[in-house]
Amino acid sequence: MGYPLSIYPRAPRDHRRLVLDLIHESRDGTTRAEIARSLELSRSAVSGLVDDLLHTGLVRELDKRQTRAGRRPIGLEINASAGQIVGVDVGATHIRAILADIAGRPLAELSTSFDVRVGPEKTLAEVRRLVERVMRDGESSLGRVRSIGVGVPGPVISEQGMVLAAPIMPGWTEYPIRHTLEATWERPVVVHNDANLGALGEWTYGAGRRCPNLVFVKVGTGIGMGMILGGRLHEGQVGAAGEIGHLTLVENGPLCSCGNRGCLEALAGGGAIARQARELVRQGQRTHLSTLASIDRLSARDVAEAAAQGDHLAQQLFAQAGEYIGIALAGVMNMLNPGVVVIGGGVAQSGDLLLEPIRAQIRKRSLQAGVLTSQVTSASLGLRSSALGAVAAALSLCFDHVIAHSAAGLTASATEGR
Amino acid sequence: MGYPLSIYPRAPRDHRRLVLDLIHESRDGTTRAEIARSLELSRSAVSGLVDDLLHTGLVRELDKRQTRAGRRPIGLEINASAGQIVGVDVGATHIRAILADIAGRPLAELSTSFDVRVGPEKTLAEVRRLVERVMRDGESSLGRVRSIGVGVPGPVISEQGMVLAAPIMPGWTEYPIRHTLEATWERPVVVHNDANLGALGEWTYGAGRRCPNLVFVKVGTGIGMGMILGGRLHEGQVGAAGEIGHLTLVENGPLCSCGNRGCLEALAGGGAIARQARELVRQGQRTHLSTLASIDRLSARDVAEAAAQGDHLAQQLFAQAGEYIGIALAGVMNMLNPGVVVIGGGVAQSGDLLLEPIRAQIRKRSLQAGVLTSQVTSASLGLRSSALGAVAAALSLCFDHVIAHSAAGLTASATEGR
DNA sequence: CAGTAATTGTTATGTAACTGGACAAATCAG
DNA sequence: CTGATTTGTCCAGTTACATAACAATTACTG
Repeated sequence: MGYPLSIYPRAPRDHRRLVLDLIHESRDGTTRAEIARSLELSRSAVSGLVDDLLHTGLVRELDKRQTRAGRRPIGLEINASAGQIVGVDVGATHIRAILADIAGRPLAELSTSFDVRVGPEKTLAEVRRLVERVMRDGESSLGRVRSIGVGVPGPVISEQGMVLAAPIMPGWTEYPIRHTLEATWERPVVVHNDANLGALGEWTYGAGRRCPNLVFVKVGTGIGMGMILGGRLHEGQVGAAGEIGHLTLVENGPLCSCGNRGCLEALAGGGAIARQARELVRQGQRTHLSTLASIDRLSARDVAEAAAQGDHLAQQLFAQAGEYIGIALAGVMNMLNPGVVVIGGGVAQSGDLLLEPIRAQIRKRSLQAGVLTSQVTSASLGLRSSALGAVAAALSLCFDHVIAHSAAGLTASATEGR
Repeated sequence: MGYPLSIYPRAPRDHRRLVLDLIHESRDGTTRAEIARSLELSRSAVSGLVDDLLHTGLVRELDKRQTRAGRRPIGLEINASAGQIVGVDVGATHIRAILADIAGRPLAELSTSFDVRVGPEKTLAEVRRLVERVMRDGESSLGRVRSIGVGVPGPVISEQGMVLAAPIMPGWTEYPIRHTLEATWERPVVVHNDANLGALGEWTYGAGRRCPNLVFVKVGTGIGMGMILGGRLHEGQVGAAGEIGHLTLVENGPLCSCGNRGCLEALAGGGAIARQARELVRQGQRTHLSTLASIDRLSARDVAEAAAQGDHLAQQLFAQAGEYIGIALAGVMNMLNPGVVVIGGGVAQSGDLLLEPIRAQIRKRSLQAGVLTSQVTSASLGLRSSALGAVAAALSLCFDHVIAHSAAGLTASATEGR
């Protein structure tokens, strides 16, 4: 339990873990002296900590490194060959898996269409298949993978690794996701909400990196939100935070999958855009979309492509969706005053088409003070925000394990074998 | 900067401060063994820490304490005579000051009507006068007061102790509030947003005590919100979080002081209720309010009194305000999934009249998962939430100082004198 | 009522994790 | 080549803990 006014002048911490984080953060390596400065520790202390990390095999020394003056420092970096990580993003209509080395660099990536409503058993079987395949593609194997992160499109109690009660995930309630996967893979597994992982992914590798107050909005089939507040992921009391998709924006608006009417998701989600497009085509509106083979299977992606090719009606659909999202986000800005708002997910791939109306509504409806210090950008990781967030979460879990076990005298012998 | 996935199995901490907090938390005293259990430290370690605290004079031993079996433990409590604290709540239309002993128990209280729009100099002069008076009322003096907390009705960068840019506080922008007050009182001062302090007050002493995800809504002349998320006060990137009063709820609704139309504050704030009542009276609606002397000065308090006496029109005004607040809070529930929502401020003193419509709208518009695990209550500290939050903040500051200086070998000699 | 188990607080003793100072190694600027 | 600068290491001392043993005190049990 934290204390609401954290004025601890210099909080004491688990230094080994922090040193590992710093080495991981610095893409092109760091040095003992640099670490000592940023953690405000003595160089001698850092030397000892780094020695321990070198013994785990997770960290290695670089040959050389240029500098200004003085003795040539010894570079430090994560030993990429010390193991691998898998991140999985289970969306409502797709699954994506990324294999990365333990330094966080992607090695292979796969995605497939899928419907999460078939229930947990079939979905997790598909997840296992995809993870097998992505490991093969990356010329790896389970033996070299140290931990696995999984994102699912519903409220997750990450501590327990299960879904509480998701509207779009019937049958998942209290299914022990993490437990099941840990049993099959015999590796530490971390399960999170997909939007939360998107926030973590963009915070770690993407737009607004390391910004202590970051909001990530995943605009896909549905609309979800993940938040990093005060430098920490905010999951809410029971993991149900970020359910922005079911804000009521229009009284007696279109019916939503949650049973209510006029929800943001029913107005601006990918499903809503596709539905609106189908209706307009059926009404005989002039649009390129009419030329598509099967109007019944028209998807948000089709609308996006038409919009990119200049179709006016398709563009209007996106603009309207952006307006609704902007109205909701104006509220978010006023309430949370984030430093960065990142728009991701499938629908957001259309870029400014969606972003500009969002920005306009925020400017119009939010208080100046908050807006001036915030920026609204699209996800710099594209569709991979959540999957890379899963990598980041799994990486963090792996680091935790290494630190915990290195204290017991064990070195990283588990995954040495090639 | 925190790390978003805090899976540190047991975070290392400043133990002396935590022991002090635990002693402060336990109203009827605690013991060394209890502290050892809750901090997961050895009894011998706690003994040492407690010894240091006893030397500061801030903690004292109690004579006796009954127990189940075993040796009779020695009680520990905050030494209430070691000093005093003042908390000040500057609202838009009032100032309230509370003198408390260092254990957090109120000793004296005062409030006065005031208009914050007269600017910082005059307001701070009034604050100084009120603090003088409340100290006299409590038979105290500045010499015995260790620190002072002040809440102001605008976005505050608490680290700098100044207001960024408040709509209702012209002339306050970047005025060095904390600096000025520290210079006059020669005591540590902490400045926060008033709604944030309300959240802190209810978290510390009131409803939903110690709930790690608490939302406090201050419904007074305006409407503000304070949040404790993940056990810590969320202030946002530049202290502008919680500005819930200017969410747009009704397109082209009534004009708000912020320049937009249809803001929550313009629909459900105390000012809005009074305005609506005046309009209805002028229209000749049947209501007890018409009997009041001056209709031009009719206030929300008058409407509340009429409602309490059964006036139907007045009750309807409150019900409608509650509905609007409930709509906004339904969004808050979905987004933040708090454990407790506390409704405070002047207008909220009407209790269920306002609360029931709020609860109804939340039930109607929020997702089940979040609502079932949350409770919506009125502020158990009444109008004193913010002022007592200021006491809590000042207390925390005082504790920090004592801990920091006790390390340097100084004992608490500064305020020993009676 | 004696005996036993339970509980608290204190006392040594040992260990991990740091600081601070001294120092050698390595580099650059003149 | 010399001096200033920077890095990493080594060593002595300090702090903050744990662990274990112990004395003091209490409730319960037969």
